[in-house]
Amino acid sequence: MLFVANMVQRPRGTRDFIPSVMNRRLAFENLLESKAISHGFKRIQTPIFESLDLFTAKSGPGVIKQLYAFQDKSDRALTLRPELTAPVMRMISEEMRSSPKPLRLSYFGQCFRYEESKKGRYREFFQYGVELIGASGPLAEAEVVSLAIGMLEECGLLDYEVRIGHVGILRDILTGIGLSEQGEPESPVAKAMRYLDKTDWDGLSELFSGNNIDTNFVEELQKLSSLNGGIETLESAREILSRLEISHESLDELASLLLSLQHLAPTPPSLKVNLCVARGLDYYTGMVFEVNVEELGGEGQVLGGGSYKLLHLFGLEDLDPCCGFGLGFDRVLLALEAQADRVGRQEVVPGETPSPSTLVLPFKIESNAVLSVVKELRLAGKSVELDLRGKNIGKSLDWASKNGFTSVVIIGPQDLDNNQCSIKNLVNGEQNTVALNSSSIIDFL
RNA sequence: GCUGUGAUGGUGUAGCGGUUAGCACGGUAGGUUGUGGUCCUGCCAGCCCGGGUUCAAUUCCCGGUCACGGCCCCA
Repeated sequence: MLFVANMVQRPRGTRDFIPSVMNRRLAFENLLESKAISHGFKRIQTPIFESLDLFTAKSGPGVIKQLYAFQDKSDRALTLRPELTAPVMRMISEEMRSSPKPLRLSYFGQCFRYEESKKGRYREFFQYGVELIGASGPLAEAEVVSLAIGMLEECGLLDYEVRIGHVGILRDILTGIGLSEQGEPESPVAKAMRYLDKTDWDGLSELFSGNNIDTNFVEELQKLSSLNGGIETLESAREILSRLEISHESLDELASLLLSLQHLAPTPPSLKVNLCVARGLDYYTGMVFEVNVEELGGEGQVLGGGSYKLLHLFGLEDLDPCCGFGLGFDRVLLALEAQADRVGRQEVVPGETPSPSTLVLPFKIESNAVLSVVKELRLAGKSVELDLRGKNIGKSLDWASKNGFTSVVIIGPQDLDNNQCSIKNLVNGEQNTVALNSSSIIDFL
């Protein structure tokens, strides 16, 4: 042996998917894809690697330490993609400038981040996402959020919580009380949002006094942060904004979105308005939302998105803001598996059970005598495997059963003489003798 | 980035400073010349990697790798 076992292992944070696992993943992808199509989203694909500049432009030079970046043989600075929104924006600016707007785009693929791998966090992970480009406002946002909820409902996810906020509201408040949006590497407003996202009141208080802002405002923000409920919480928020003499415009937008959502989306197990959801990213400009699942502990966020401005980076500021979300494919699957286990559900992903399949078993005959039947069954769309082991019937049935076949077509010497075959249904054990031709066989599969 | 726990055939496990490293599942070949989800038999296949202590290490110690947790972070 040239390679000793275990000498070469798969890299840390990556996974192999054997057929049984891949079957489930494919079922899940197909489910998401058909849901996206039902909302008018069209699938696209971008390269696995991109110019390093694409991501530093979006997220600053700090991201490089989390990237699988490399030089190619012509010294181009490239990187495996760490996310899919920026590549989609890039693609729009290169390929779809003159396409009629709005665009509804969906994508699925692996992304790469160099960070500690653990359950629910991999160095190679898969994301399904959508972007709605060239339309903005509450109705467009409702379209996007309703698709997200529709997907989670369709795959049977339980006990998830949707949290919706609006960074415009926070931003209005923070600038309204005198914090600056200018400053490198992080503006006081951005810092404050981070503190709010983490509910770090001491940090926020310190930041305020450092910027000569009345720390009494912290109290009002605490009130805002503690609002945590359905659409009715907006009334309390409205009062706080009035006291602070802040515009209600963003709040009205959010209210409008929530109203549309009630009509457009299935009702999720829990939907909470939380005005301090900041998503930690400074390109979000409007509505932001995220979905969490208890089962996954620290890595419980399974979906996140919102309205953002990125196309100005490509000279397409007239298309900003856009709205989209990314769904953590691996995390949702982990949650579904944990929940299926908990509630004793057989199917983890709806529709994952393989379609019927047939083993054709020539027994002590010249196989050539049945090959044309195999061909015709396949042409008719049946999933047919030809036995290649040549064992006795008992062993073959055992093997077929272990490999998930739903039926076996047995053709022995006597069958050939009588131009017939035996079709055994492995699920219920029934057996029938039928004429040895594809149309007769199909009736029994 | 910090920190804790762990690693025995493909899977799940037992065990020990000196063992032919045990068991179950699995895979494979038979036991039956046409009927499985029973049984029996044979075979396949393992102590994560590197160093140290020791007469002797799979076992004890150190480092690495990988996995699983808890913080930090998460474009």
